[in-house]
Amino acid sequence: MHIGTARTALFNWLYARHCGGTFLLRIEDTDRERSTEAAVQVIFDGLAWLGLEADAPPVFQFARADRHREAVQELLQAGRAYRCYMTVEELEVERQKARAEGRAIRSPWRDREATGSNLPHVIRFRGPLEGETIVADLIKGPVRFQNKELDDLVLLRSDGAPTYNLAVVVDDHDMGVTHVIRGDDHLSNAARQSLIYQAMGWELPAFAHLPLIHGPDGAKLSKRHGAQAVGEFADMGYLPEGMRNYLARLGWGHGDDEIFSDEQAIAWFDIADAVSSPARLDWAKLNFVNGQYIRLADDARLTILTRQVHERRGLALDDAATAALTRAIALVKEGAKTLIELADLTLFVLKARPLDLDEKTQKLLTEETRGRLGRLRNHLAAQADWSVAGLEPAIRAFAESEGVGIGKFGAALRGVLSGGAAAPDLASSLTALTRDESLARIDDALSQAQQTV
RNA sequence: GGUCCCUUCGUCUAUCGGUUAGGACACCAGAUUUUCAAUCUGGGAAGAGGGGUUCGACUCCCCUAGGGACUGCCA
Repeated sequence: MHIGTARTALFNWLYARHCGGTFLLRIEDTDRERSTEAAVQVIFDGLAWLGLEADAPPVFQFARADRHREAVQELLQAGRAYRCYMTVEELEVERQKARAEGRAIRSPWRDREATGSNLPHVIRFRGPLEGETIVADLIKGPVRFQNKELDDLVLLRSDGAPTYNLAVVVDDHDMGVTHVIRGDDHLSNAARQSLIYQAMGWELPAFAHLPLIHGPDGAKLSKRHGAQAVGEFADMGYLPEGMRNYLARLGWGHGDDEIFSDEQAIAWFDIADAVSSPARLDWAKLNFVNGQYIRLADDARLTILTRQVHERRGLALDDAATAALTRAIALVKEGAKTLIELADLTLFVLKARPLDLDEKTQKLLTEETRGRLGRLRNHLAAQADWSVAGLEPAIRAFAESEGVGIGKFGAALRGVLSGGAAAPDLASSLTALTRDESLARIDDALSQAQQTV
């Protein structure tokens, strides 16, 4: 599920909620080869992850093929459709000619009486050759198309299967769709589809065509830009609510508001305010927005999500480790942009004792520093207030009593506590680890360093 | 090639004929800090170009340039 598709779904969802309407999901699976069960599942998963559940069970387009064929019969009888016996080879020749002459392709069968032949044929829509069709787009305003530029689209394939362009019109009508909010790439289809609505004598829905999302370089978003599928963003540690907020701001704005709740977005959103130019995906801003939501998220939920990241990396956590993880999350989540960063920043509490000392820390553990760490250890053992607020002044006072800056031995202590992994400030690291664990890690390191010497 | 869409700081956007063109991310500087991040303060940064319309255009119209979509018996 492309992130652009997700944004389109979000705008549909917001607008439906805003209007008190219904957000419908239809799986357009008329192309049987592409619509595998797995592909459809990806859509369901993507929407579920984003929290954009439809208000009614999904409609599968292919299952409605009989109804689509019924509509085609109506068009045939009304003279608004015809059988076209062009072979693919003939079509290709016509396509080349039409392109060279700068016109739409035309079938010679358009003006012939149906032969009743059993030869393979498709059924095409008989569109008007004169006049114009105006798509009253809610975002772009009126867009005019000359009818002669619009080719007669295929309604039924030679195997009798309905095409997308026919099926959407019939389904949208039958489902009572009032607003069609979709990607820019469908704008010209809107004109052709409008003609089918008219031929069927049906009322047109309102159309809104959203520009596509581009990569940071302005080109169409693709794999090489880092990610393009919703699942990839989930794997990269983004929160669904962060994604919703960021995506909402991509192609839509409400004054100076940047971080807002779903309720606010729903109250403010109007599809007419959607921006008509394409937007580029900006990783830095996505990270910032997601970071805001990590900060807002509650620790219990972050623990579950972060544990999943650790487990995906092959690190199983028991109850004690999970408790340590929660403590660490509370202390580091302010600085984390993604769940991946949160996992990295909390890894140090999950390390098994005794920790391997990294080279940098080993070098820092000079005889002088070892002595100092030993004395600090005793201070810590006697420290009454084992909180960040209590430990900070305690460490400071210790450094002062030793006549050194914290930096002098702080780096060594950090290394000893974290085993060289990323870790927050000293006081936070200490509280995340608990007193026993902290003291044990210092003891381990001191004896290890002794042996190395 | 044809048809259509788009064009405000590097990026996302506000403005809907009269503003010192606002905000956010990013960036730079300073403060803070045991490192990084975070946080706080300050700063630089924009109406693609050219014509009109108007007392007055970022806002309306035209042209040019650039970007994009469509041009399928795909959706």
